[in-house]
Amino acid sequence: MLDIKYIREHEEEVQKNCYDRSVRVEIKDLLQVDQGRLALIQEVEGLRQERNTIAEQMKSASDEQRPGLIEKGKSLKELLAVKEAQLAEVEQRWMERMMQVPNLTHPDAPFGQTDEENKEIRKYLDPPVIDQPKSHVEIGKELEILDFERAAEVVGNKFYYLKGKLAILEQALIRFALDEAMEQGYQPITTPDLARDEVMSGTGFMPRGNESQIYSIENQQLSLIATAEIPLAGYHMNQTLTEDQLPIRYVGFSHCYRTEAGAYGRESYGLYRVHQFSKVELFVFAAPNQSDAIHEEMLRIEEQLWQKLEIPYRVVDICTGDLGGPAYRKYDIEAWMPGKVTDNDARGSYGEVTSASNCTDFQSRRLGIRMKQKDGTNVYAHTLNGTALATSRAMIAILENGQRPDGTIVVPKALVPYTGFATLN
RNA sequence: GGAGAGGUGGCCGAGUGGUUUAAGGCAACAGUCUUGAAAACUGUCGUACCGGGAACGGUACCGUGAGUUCGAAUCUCACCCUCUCCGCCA
Repeated sequence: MLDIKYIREHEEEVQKNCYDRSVRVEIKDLLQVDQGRLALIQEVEGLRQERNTIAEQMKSASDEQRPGLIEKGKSLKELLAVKEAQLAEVEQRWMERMMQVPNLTHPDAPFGQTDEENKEIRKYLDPPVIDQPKSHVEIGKELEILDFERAAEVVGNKFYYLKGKLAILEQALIRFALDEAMEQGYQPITTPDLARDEVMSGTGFMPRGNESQIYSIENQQLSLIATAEIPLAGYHMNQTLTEDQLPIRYVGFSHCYRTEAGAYGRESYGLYRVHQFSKVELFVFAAPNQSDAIHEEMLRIEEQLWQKLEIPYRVVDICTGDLGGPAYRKYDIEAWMPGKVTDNDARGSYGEVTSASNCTDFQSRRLGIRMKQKDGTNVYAHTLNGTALATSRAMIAILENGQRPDGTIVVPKALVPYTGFATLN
């Protein structure tokens, strides 16, 4: 959520930012609601002041004065109830609009409408030449290490069983990513896989409603998390951190659950888009002047991971129109996936495997994550999140890039100490 | 899941309807004293929002939400959480 004062004082800039980010919100309309809200606040507070004055007078009132004061108090109460109801209604409309306004945008973020206009920053390694590459689904079936059919029987579409060496490979990936992040000063933390709906929405996810990507629990205000970002952001909610505590770096592990409603076709093939996966996530609470540097640090850690996995990738600077609501700036890493089908039905293309976002104070304002500065004043802390490693997509890249003509798969050297084997066969 | 107890400021803790602008203490910060430190003394010491150029004034917040009342930290209800005991259980 943005600061309403900032919106009031920079109406044009905020409106333009919404256009740039392909978000249709009328700031003029928001500010109109805001004005009505301010007027009502003043009215309600004035009535409350009167009420308090009368209550104060009652303390020392004589028996003759009391009935008159009580009458006055009663009528005030009725009027106040009406005004408070109006205010509550306006507050709700106000909040709905506030929630639609996206974060401001980093001045260096590339301008564009769709993901086509994301800017490639750099590439690592050339894609390997593989004769008749198989997809991870085909590989998984042949080696009997990945089973979608039985999962469909047990839970449904877009779930999977990992078997044998692939089950071990997943555990190896998790520990590998944790170790790499810990090496960079990140504190390991395993989070709950569920969170309260208010934490979901505070972090910028919609837990309920038609277009929700979140599984919610019936009869409880709880949902399955879509990413560890949610419980990690919540870890310091409603707290005031001190400036010298920051930055606080976490590397979290959790399962992630997504309904993926309406997502079908090529971009959903196999493990690429599933209802449940495991993810090691970087999350940092930072002072405002630290967040840009931390953002770069996160990207560097992510790149190192993929370099050690020896997977070709490219780094993409996400354009304005493709940034989500909370992100001020976002870098994705797209790994080469030899079996991934392209637009013209050929095989081999890049697929998103990580995403690092600087959310500045957009999440912390809703979640009440403050920082006490040296001078004693409070500001909102900045939050950043980045994928260290999502196991499902990492396994796609490893299976497809590691395939050899004889049908076996080479495990990246960096993982062998964790797996205990060098090939999948 | 059942029974009981409880949730008050950074921390401890008083407070069962209006003398509470949330007592008192601890911690923290500033000052006095001191060669320095400690002690002692004095002072400061929550957050958010509204109005105002500012000084300042106002409103809300005692787990959360609703209610009773002229008036609620205090009474009622629901929920959340913590502790003790019981049950179940990896």
